[in-house]
Amino acid sequence: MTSVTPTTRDLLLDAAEQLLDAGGVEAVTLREVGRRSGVSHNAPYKHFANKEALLAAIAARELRRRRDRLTAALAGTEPPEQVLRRSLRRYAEWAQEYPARFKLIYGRWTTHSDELAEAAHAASAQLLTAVRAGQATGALPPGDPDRLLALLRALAHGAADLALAGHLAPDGKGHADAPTLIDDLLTYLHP
Amino acid sequence: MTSVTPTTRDLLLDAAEQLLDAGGVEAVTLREVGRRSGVSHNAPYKHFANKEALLAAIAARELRRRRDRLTAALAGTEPPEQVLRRSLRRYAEWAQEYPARFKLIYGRWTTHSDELAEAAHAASAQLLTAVRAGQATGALPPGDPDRLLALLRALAHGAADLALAGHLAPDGKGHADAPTLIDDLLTYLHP
DNA sequence: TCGCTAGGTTGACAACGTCAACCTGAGGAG
DNA sequence: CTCCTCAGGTTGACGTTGTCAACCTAGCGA
Repeated sequence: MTSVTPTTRDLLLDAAEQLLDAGGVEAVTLREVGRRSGVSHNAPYKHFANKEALLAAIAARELRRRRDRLTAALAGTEPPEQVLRRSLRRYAEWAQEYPARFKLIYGRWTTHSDELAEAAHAASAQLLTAVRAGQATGALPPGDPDRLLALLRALAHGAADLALAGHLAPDGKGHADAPTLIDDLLTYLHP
Repeated sequence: MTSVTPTTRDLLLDAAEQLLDAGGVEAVTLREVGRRSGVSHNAPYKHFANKEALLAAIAARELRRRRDRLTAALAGTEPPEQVLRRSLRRYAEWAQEYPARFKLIYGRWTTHSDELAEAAHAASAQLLTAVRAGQATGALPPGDPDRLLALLRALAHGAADLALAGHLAPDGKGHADAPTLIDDLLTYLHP
Protein backbone atom coordinates (compact mmCIF):
# COMPACT_ATOMS: atom_id res chain seq x y z
CA MET A 1 0.00 0.00 0.00
CA THR A 2 1.18 3.49 -0.70
CA SER A 3 -0.04 5.26 2.42
CA VAL A 4 -2.49 4.37 5.16
CA THR A 5 -2.98 7.99 6.14
CA PRO A 6 -4.12 10.03 3.17
CA THR A 7 -2.50 13.39 2.64
CA THR A 8 -4.43 16.53 3.42
CA ARG A 9 -4.48 17.32 -0.27
CA ASP A 10 -6.36 14.09 -0.93
CA LEU A 11 -8.76 14.81 1.89
CA LEU A 12 -9.50 18.17 0.35
CA LEU A 13 -10.04 16.63 -3.07
CA ASP A 14 -12.37 14.00 -1.66
CA ALA A 15 -14.40 16.55 0.24
CA ALA A 16 -14.63 18.76 -2.82
CA GLU A 17 -15.73 15.86 -5.00
CA GLN A 18 -18.43 14.98 -2.53
CA LEU A 19 -19.72 18.53 -2.52
CA LEU A 20 -19.59 18.59 -6.30
CA ASP A 21 -21.68 15.46 -6.63
CA ALA A 22 -24.13 16.62 -4.02
CA GLY A 23 -24.84 20.14 -5.19
CA GLY A 24 -23.08 20.99 -8.41
CA VAL A 25 -20.11 23.20 -8.95
CA GLU A 26 -21.59 26.16 -7.13
CA ALA A 27 -21.87 24.07 -3.99
CA VAL A 28 -18.12 23.60 -3.90
CA THR A 29 -16.88 26.35 -1.62
CA LEU A 30 -13.30 26.47 -0.45
CA ARG A 31 -14.40 27.18 3.09
CA GLU A 32 -16.75 24.21 3.26
CA VAL A 33 -14.09 21.99 1.75
CA GLY A 34 -11.72 23.04 4.52
CA ARG A 35 -14.42 22.58 7.14
CA ARG A 36 -15.19 19.03 6.01
CA SER A 37 -11.51 18.16 5.96
CA GLY A 38 -11.06 19.36 9.52
CA VAL A 39 -8.81 22.25 8.62
CA SER A 40 -9.27 25.98 8.58
CA HIS A 41 -10.99 27.98 5.88
CA ASN A 42 -7.69 29.01 4.34
CA ALA A 43 -5.84 25.71 4.39
CA PRO A 44 -6.89 24.81 0.83
CA TYR A 45 -4.75 27.68 -0.40
CA LYS A 46 -1.68 25.78 0.75
CA HIS A 47 -2.50 23.08 -1.79
CA PHE A 48 -4.31 24.89 -4.61
CA ALA A 49 -3.66 28.31 -6.02
CA ASN A 50 -7.37 29.13 -6.08
CA LYS A 51 -10.79 27.64 -6.56
CA GLU A 52 -10.28 27.07 -10.28
CA ALA A 53 -7.16 25.07 -9.59
CA LEU A 54 -9.01 22.88 -7.11
CA LEU A 55 -11.74 22.19 -9.64
CA ALA A 56 -9.15 21.47 -12.33
CA ALA A 57 -7.48 18.96 -10.01
CA ILE A 58 -10.79 17.17 -9.47
CA ALA A 59 -11.39 17.09 -13.20
CA ALA A 60 -7.92 15.74 -13.93
CA ARG A 61 -8.28 13.00 -11.33
CA GLU A 62 -11.62 11.90 -12.70
CA LEU A 63 -10.34 12.03 -16.27
CA ARG A 64 -7.39 9.84 -15.30
CA ARG A 65 -9.75 7.30 -13.73
CA ARG A 66 -11.84 7.17 -16.87
CA ARG A 67 -8.83 6.80 -19.12
CA ASP A 68 -7.57 3.87 -17.06
CA ARG A 69 -10.94 2.20 -17.28
CA LEU A 70 -10.99 2.69 -21.02
CA THR A 71 -7.51 1.22 -21.35
CA ALA A 72 -8.69 -1.86 -19.49
CA ALA A 73 -11.73 -2.20 -21.76
CA LEU A 74 -9.63 -1.94 -24.90
CA ALA A 75 -7.24 -4.60 -23.64
CA GLY A 76 -10.02 -7.21 -23.69
CA THR A 77 -10.86 -9.57 -26.50
CA GLU A 78 -14.11 -7.90 -27.48
CA PRO A 79 -14.43 -6.81 -31.13
CA PRO A 80 -13.50 -3.12 -31.44
CA GLU A 81 -16.90 -2.07 -32.66
CA GLN A 82 -18.48 -3.50 -29.53
CA VAL A 83 -15.88 -1.78 -27.37
CA LEU A 84 -16.70 1.50 -29.05
CA ARG A 85 -20.43 1.07 -28.56
CA ARG A 86 -19.99 0.14 -24.94
CA SER A 87 -17.61 3.02 -24.31
CA LEU A 88 -19.96 5.58 -25.76
CA ARG A 89 -22.89 4.18 -23.82
CA ARG A 90 -20.92 4.15 -20.61
CA TYR A 91 -20.00 7.74 -21.30
CA ALA A 92 -23.66 8.71 -21.44
CA GLU A 93 -24.53 6.65 -18.39
CA TRP A 94 -21.66 8.18 -16.45
CA ALA A 95 -22.90 11.65 -17.38
CA GLN A 96 -26.30 10.75 -16.01
CA GLU A 97 -24.85 9.38 -12.79
CA TYR A 98 -22.37 12.18 -12.10
CA PRO A 99 -23.76 15.23 -13.88
CA ALA A 100 -21.58 17.69 -12.02
CA ARG A 101 -18.35 15.88 -12.85
CA PHE A 102 -19.50 15.61 -16.44
CA LYS A 103 -20.16 19.32 -16.74
CA LEU A 104 -16.96 20.19 -14.95
CA ILE A 105 -14.76 18.11 -17.22
CA TYR A 106 -16.42 18.89 -20.51
CA GLY A 107 -17.23 22.50 -19.80
CA ARG A 108 -14.82 25.18 -20.82
CA TRP A 109 -11.49 24.98 -19.01
CA THR A 110 -10.79 28.51 -17.98
CA THR A 111 -7.59 27.40 -16.29
CA HIS A 112 -5.37 25.66 -18.77
CA SER A 113 -4.09 22.52 -17.13
CA ASP A 114 -1.44 20.45 -18.89
CA GLU A 115 -2.46 17.48 -16.79
CA LEU A 116 -6.04 17.79 -17.99
CA ALA A 117 -5.10 18.25 -21.63
CA GLU A 118 -2.77 15.28 -21.59
CA ALA A 119 -5.33 12.97 -20.00
CA ALA A 120 -7.98 14.03 -22.50
CA HIS A 121 -5.68 13.50 -25.45
CA ALA A 122 -4.70 10.03 -24.27
CA ALA A 123 -8.34 8.98 -23.95
CA SER A 124 -9.04 10.26 -27.46
CA ALA A 125 -6.10 8.37 -28.91
CA GLN A 126 -7.39 5.12 -27.48
CA LEU A 127 -10.85 5.60 -28.92
CA LEU A 128 -9.25 6.36 -32.24
CA THR A 129 -7.65 2.95 -32.44
CA ALA A 130 -11.05 1.38 -31.85
CA VAL A 131 -12.52 3.42 -34.70
CA ARG A 132 -9.71 2.36 -37.03
CA ALA A 133 -10.22 -1.27 -36.11
CA GLY A 134 -13.96 -0.92 -36.70
CA GLN A 135 -13.30 0.52 -40.14
CA ALA A 136 -10.94 -2.37 -40.92
CA THR A 137 -13.64 -4.93 -40.16
CA GLY A 138 -16.23 -3.01 -42.14
CA ALA A 139 -18.38 -2.27 -39.11
CA LEU A 140 -17.78 1.44 -39.66
CA PRO A 141 -17.73 3.33 -42.95
CA PRO A 142 -14.38 4.38 -44.43
CA GLY A 143 -13.03 7.92 -44.32
CA ASP A 144 -10.99 10.09 -41.99
CA PRO A 145 -11.11 8.25 -38.65
CA ASP A 146 -10.58 11.48 -36.69
CA ARG A 147 -13.62 12.96 -38.30
CA LEU A 148 -15.69 9.83 -37.73
CA LEU A 149 -14.65 9.72 -34.08
CA ALA A 150 -15.59 13.37 -33.72
CA LEU A 151 -19.03 12.53 -35.06
CA LEU A 152 -19.48 9.70 -32.60
CA ARG A 153 -18.23 11.71 -29.65
CA ALA A 154 -20.34 14.71 -30.57
CA LEU A 155 -23.46 12.58 -30.65
CA ALA A 156 -22.72 10.84 -27.36
CA HIS A 157 -21.90 14.14 -25.72
CA GLY A 158 -24.93 15.93 -27.11
CA ALA A 159 -27.29 13.14 -26.20
CA ALA A 160 -25.90 13.00 -22.67
CA ASP A 161 -26.08 16.76 -22.22
CA LEU A 162 -29.57 17.14 -23.63
CA ALA A 163 -30.80 14.27 -21.48
CA LEU A 164 -29.28 15.95 -18.46
CA ALA A 165 -31.01 19.21 -19.22
CA GLY A 166 -34.30 17.42 -19.73
CA HIS A 167 -34.50 18.36 -23.38
CA LEU A 168 -34.80 14.77 -24.56
CA ALA A 169 -37.99 12.76 -24.23
CA PRO A 170 -40.25 15.72 -23.50
CA ASP A 171 -43.56 13.87 -23.30
CA GLY A 172 -43.64 10.25 -22.24
CA LYS A 173 -44.21 8.94 -25.76
CA GLY A 174 -41.11 8.83 -27.93
CA HIS A 175 -38.53 8.07 -25.28
CA ALA A 176 -35.27 8.58 -27.14
CA ASP A 177 -32.73 8.37 -24.36
CA ALA A 178 -29.00 8.72 -24.87
CA PRO A 179 -28.08 5.02 -25.25
CA THR A 180 -30.84 4.59 -27.80
CA LEU A 181 -29.54 7.46 -29.90
CA ILE A 182 -26.01 6.06 -29.78
CA ASP A 183 -27.28 2.70 -30.98
CA ASP A 184 -29.29 4.40 -33.69
CA LEU A 185 -26.27 6.22 -35.04
CA LEU A 186 -24.11 3.10 -35.06
CA THR A 187 -26.86 1.28 -36.90
CA TYR A 188 -27.11 4.01 -39.53
CA LEU A 189 -23.33 3.82 -39.94
CA HIS A 190 -23.34 0.04 -40.34
CA PRO A 191 -25.12 -0.75 -43.60
CA MET B 1 -44.15 51.49 -32.14
CA THR B 2 -45.11 49.97 -28.84
CA SER B 3 -43.23 52.26 -26.46
CA VAL B 4 -40.57 54.88 -26.94
CA THR B 5 -39.47 54.64 -23.32
CA PRO B 6 -38.61 51.05 -22.44
CA THR B 7 -39.78 49.76 -19.10
CA THR B 8 -37.26 49.34 -16.30
CA ARG B 9 -37.72 45.62 -16.55
CA ASP B 10 -36.53 45.68 -20.14
CA LEU B 11 -33.58 47.86 -19.19
CA LEU B 12 -32.61 45.32 -16.55
CA LEU B 13 -32.94 42.47 -19.02
CA ASP B 14 -30.82 44.28 -21.61
CA ALA B 15 -28.12 45.09 -19.09
CA ALA B 16 -28.08 41.51 -17.86
CA GLU B 17 -27.85 40.15 -21.37
CA GLN B 18 -24.94 42.44 -22.10
CA LEU B 19 -23.12 41.24 -18.99
CA LEU B 20 -23.92 37.65 -19.91
CA ASP B 21 -22.42 37.99 -23.37
CA ALA B 22 -19.39 39.81 -22.08
CA GLY B 23 -18.37 37.61 -19.20
CA GLY B 24 -20.49 34.53 -18.89
CA VAL B 25 -23.16 33.76 -16.36
CA GLU B 26 -20.95 34.45 -13.37
CA ALA B 27 -20.44 37.99 -14.58
CA VAL B 28 -24.15 38.67 -14.25
CA THR B 29 -24.52 40.19 -10.83
CA LEU B 30 -27.78 41.71 -9.71
CA ARG B 31 -25.98 44.71 -8.32
CA GLU B 32 -24.14 45.45 -11.53
CA VAL B 33 -27.33 44.99 -13.49
CA GLY B 34 -28.96 47.60 -11.31
CA ARG B 35 -25.97 49.88 -11.58
CA ARG B 36 -25.96 49.77 -15.37
CA SER B 37 -29.67 50.41 -15.49
CA GLY B 38 -29.32 53.49 -13.33
CA VAL B 39 -31.23 52.07 -10.39
CA SER B 40 -30.23 50.91 -6.96
CA HIS B 41 -28.71 47.55 -6.14
CA ASN B 42 -32.02 46.19 -4.93
CA ALA B 43 -34.32 47.44 -7.65
CA PRO B 44 -34.05 44.18 -9.66
CA TYR B 45 -35.91 42.45 -6.85
CA LYS B 46 -38.98 44.48 -7.73
CA HIS B 47 -39.06 42.73 -11.11
CA PHE B 48 -37.51 39.32 -10.52
CA ALA B 49 -37.85 37.06 -7.51
CA ASN B 50 -34.13 36.31 -7.49
CA LYS B 51 -31.12 35.89 -9.71
CA GLU B 52 -32.35 32.57 -11.11
CA ALA B 53 -35.58 34.20 -12.21
CA LEU B 54 -33.68 36.95 -13.99
CA LEU B 55 -31.57 34.41 -15.85
CA ALA B 56 -34.67 32.40 -16.73
CA ALA B 57 -36.27 35.52 -18.15
CA ILE B 58 -33.23 36.14 -20.35
CA ALA B 59 -33.31 32.54 -21.53
CA ALA B 60 -37.01 32.70 -22.31
CA ARG B 61 -36.64 35.92 -24.27
CA GLU B 62 -33.79 34.50 -26.34
CA LEU B 63 -35.66 31.26 -26.93
CA ARG B 64 -38.67 33.21 -28.15
CA ARG B 65 -36.48 35.12 -30.60
CA ARG B 66 -35.02 31.91 -31.97
CA ARG B 67 -38.40 30.31 -32.32
CA ASP B 68 -39.70 33.27 -34.30
CA ARG B 69 -36.71 33.14 -36.58
CA LEU B 70 -37.25 29.42 -37.13
CA THR B 71 -40.87 30.02 -37.94
CA ALA B 72 -39.85 32.52 -40.60
CA ALA B 73 -37.33 30.08 -42.08
CA LEU B 74 -39.91 27.32 -42.27
CA ALA B 75 -42.41 29.59 -44.01
CA GLY B 76 -40.08 29.95 -47.02
CA THR B 77 -40.12 27.89 -50.16
CA GLU B 78 -36.88 26.03 -49.47
CA PRO B 79 -37.09 22.23 -49.49
CA PRO B 80 -37.54 20.97 -45.90
CA GLU B 81 -34.30 19.03 -45.89
CA GLN B 82 -32.38 22.23 -46.71
CA VAL B 83 -34.26 24.10 -44.02
CA LEU B 84 -33.31 21.44 -41.53
CA ARG B 85 -29.65 21.51 -42.50
CA ARG B 86 -29.55 25.29 -42.34
CA SER B 87 -31.35 25.37 -39.00
CA LEU B 88 -28.94 22.91 -37.41
CA ARG B 89 -25.93 24.77 -38.77
CA ARG B 90 -27.31 28.08 -37.58
CA TYR B 91 -27.80 26.50 -34.17
CA ALA B 92 -24.12 25.61 -34.00
CA GLU B 93 -23.03 28.99 -35.29
CA TRP B 94 -25.24 30.73 -32.79
CA ALA B 95 -23.68 28.69 -30.00
CA GLN B 96 -20.26 29.81 -31.14
CA GLU B 97 -21.31 33.43 -31.31
CA TYR B 98 -23.19 33.61 -28.01
CA PRO B 99 -21.69 30.86 -25.86
CA ALA B 100 -23.12 32.21 -22.63
CA ARG B 101 -26.67 32.34 -23.94
CA PHE B 102 -26.25 28.86 -25.36
CA LYS B 103 -25.10 27.44 -22.06
CA LEU B 104 -27.75 29.29 -20.14
CA ILE B 105 -30.61 28.04 -22.29
CA TYR B 106 -29.47 24.47 -22.73
CA GLY B 107 -27.99 23.95 -19.32
CA ARG B 108 -30.14 22.51 -16.60
CA TRP B 109 -33.05 24.74 -15.69
CA THR B 110 -32.98 24.87 -11.94
CA THR B 111 -35.99 27.16 -11.92
CA HIS B 112 -38.87 25.60 -13.77
CA SER B 113 -40.32 28.20 -16.06
CA ASP B 114 -43.50 27.46 -17.95
CA GLU B 115 -42.60 30.20 -20.39
CA LEU B 116 -39.27 28.52 -21.11
CA ALA B 117 -40.78 25.07 -21.48
CA GLU B 118 -43.48 26.29 -23.81
CA ALA B 119 -41.06 28.12 -26.07
CA ALA B 120 -38.78 25.09 -26.27
CA HIS B 121 -41.63 22.79 -27.11
CA ALA B 122 -42.87 25.05 -29.87
CA ALA B 123 -39.44 25.18 -31.49
CA SER B 124 -39.23 21.38 -31.36
CA ALA B 125 -42.60 20.97 -32.97
CA GLN B 126 -41.56 23.11 -35.91
CA LEU B 127 -38.40 21.15 -36.50
CA LEU B 128 -40.46 18.01 -36.36
CA THR B 129 -42.55 19.04 -39.35
CA ALA B 130 -39.34 19.60 -41.32
CA VAL B 131 -38.15 16.11 -40.41
CA ARG B 132 -41.45 14.60 -41.50
CA ALA B 133 -41.31 16.45 -44.79
CA GLY B 134 -37.73 15.28 -45.33
CA GLN B 135 -38.80 11.69 -44.75
CA ALA B 136 -41.63 12.12 -47.23
CA THR B 137 -39.25 13.23 -49.97
CA GLY B 138 -36.83 10.43 -49.16
CA ALA B 139 -34.05 12.77 -48.06
CA LEU B 140 -34.22 11.26 -44.59
CA PRO B 141 -34.63 7.59 -43.66
CA PRO B 142 -38.02 6.36 -42.44
CA GLY B 143 -38.79 5.60 -38.80
CA ASP B 144 -40.04 7.47 -35.75
CA PRO B 145 -39.56 11.15 -36.65
CA ASP B 146 -39.27 12.12 -32.97
CA ARG B 147 -36.39 9.77 -32.58
CA LEU B 148 -34.71 10.94 -35.77
CA LEU B 149 -35.07 14.56 -34.71
CA ALA B 150 -33.59 13.70 -31.35
CA LEU B 151 -30.59 12.21 -33.12
CA LEU B 152 -30.09 15.31 -35.24
CA ARG B 153 -30.49 17.68 -32.32
CA ALA B 154 -28.18 15.66 -30.13
CA LEU B 155 -25.44 15.76 -32.74
CA ALA B 156 -25.82 19.49 -33.39
CA HIS B 157 -25.85 20.19 -29.67
CA GLY B 158 -22.90 17.95 -28.91
CA ALA B 159 -20.81 19.30 -31.75
CA ALA B 160 -21.54 22.86 -30.69
CA ASP B 161 -20.77 22.16 -27.05
CA LEU B 162 -17.57 20.25 -27.71
CA ALA B 163 -16.40 22.95 -30.10
CA LEU B 164 -17.09 25.53 -27.43
CA ALA B 165 -15.09 23.61 -24.85
CA GLY B 166 -12.22 23.21 -27.27
CA HIS B 167 -12.58 19.44 -27.36
CA LEU B 168 -12.99 19.33 -31.12
CA ALA B 169 -10.08 19.77 -33.51
CA PRO B 170 -7.34 19.21 -30.94
CA ASP B 171 -4.34 19.44 -33.27
CA GLY B 172 -4.51 21.50 -36.42
CA LYS B 173 -4.83 18.47 -38.69
CA GLY B 174 -8.28 16.91 -38.80
CA HIS B 175 -10.40 20.02 -38.30
CA ALA B 176 -13.85 18.59 -37.76
CA ASP B 177 -15.87 21.65 -36.78
CA ALA B 178 -19.54 21.60 -35.90
CA PRO B 179 -21.03 22.43 -39.33
CA THR B 180 -18.87 19.74 -40.92
CA LEU B 181 -20.12 17.11 -38.52
CA ILE B 182 -23.72 18.14 -39.14
CA ASP B 183 -23.19 17.79 -42.88
CA ASP B 184 -21.50 14.44 -42.36
CA LEU B 185 -24.43 13.05 -40.44
CA LEU B 186 -26.97 14.26 -42.98
CA THR B 187 -24.89 12.65 -45.71
CA TYR B 188 -24.77 9.35 -43.86
CA LEU B 189 -28.54 9.54 -43.42
CA HIS B 190 -29.16 10.25 -47.11
CA PRO B 191 -28.28 7.09 -49.03
C1' DT C 1 -59.79 63.36 -0.71
C1' DC C 2 -57.86 59.37 1.00
C1' DG C 3 -55.46 55.22 0.98
C1' DC C 4 -53.30 51.40 -1.66
C1' DT C 5 -49.79 49.68 -4.03
C1' DA C 6 -46.07 49.27 -7.62
C1' DG C 7 -41.71 50.45 -7.73
C1' DG C 8 -37.88 52.68 -5.85
C1' DT C 9 -34.51 53.59 -1.87
C1' DT C 10 -31.06 52.69 2.05
C1' DG C 11 -29.06 49.67 5.32
C1' DA C 12 -27.98 45.45 7.12
C1' DC C 13 -26.38 40.43 7.22
C1' DA C 14 -24.00 36.15 6.27
C1' DA C 15 -21.18 33.72 3.06
C1' DC C 16 -17.75 33.67 -0.21
C1' DG C 17 -12.86 34.15 -2.52
C1' DT C 18 -8.72 35.93 -1.46
C1' DC C 19 -4.73 38.37 0.76
C1' DA C 20 -1.56 39.21 4.57
C1' DA C 21 0.57 38.19 8.70
C1' DC C 22 1.76 35.07 11.93
C1' DC C 23 2.96 30.44 13.97
C1' DT C 24 5.13 25.77 14.28
C1' DG C 25 7.44 21.62 13.90
C1' DA C 26 10.36 18.57 11.26
C1' DG C 27 14.47 18.11 8.74
C1' DG C 28 18.91 19.36 6.61
C1' DA C 29 23.49 22.28 6.76
C1' DG C 30 27.17 23.65 9.47
C1' DC D 1 24.00 19.91 18.71
C1' DT D 2 22.38 24.17 16.93
C1' DC D 3 20.34 27.00 13.84
C1' DC D 4 17.67 28.01 9.51
C1' DT D 5 14.34 27.06 6.26
C1' DC D 6 10.08 26.28 4.83
C1' DA D 7 5.84 23.42 3.99
C1' DG D 8 1.72 23.60 5.92
C1' DG D 9 -1.30 25.31 9.28
C1' DT D 10 -3.72 29.33 11.74
C1' DT D 11 -6.41 33.86 12.50
C1' DG D 12 -8.07 38.11 10.88
C1' DA D 13 -9.32 41.26 7.53
C1' DC D 14 -11.30 43.23 3.04
C1' DG D 15 -14.38 43.77 -0.75
C1' DT D 16 -18.23 41.70 -3.28
C1' DT D 17 -22.27 39.18 -3.64
C1' DG D 18 -27.36 37.53 -2.93
C1' DT D 19 -30.99 38.52 -0.17
C1' DC D 20 -34.06 40.43 3.49
C1' DA D 21 -36.36 44.20 5.96
C1' DA D 22 -37.81 48.66 6.50
C1' DC D 23 -38.89 52.82 4.65
C1' DC D 24 -40.38 56.24 1.11
C1' DT D 25 -43.25 58.17 -2.72
C1' DA D 26 -45.97 59.20 -6.68
C1' DG D 27 -49.94 58.02 -9.15
C1' DC D 28 -54.43 56.13 -9.46
C1' DG D 29 -59.09 54.22 -8.26
C1' DA D 30 -62.93 54.46 -4.95
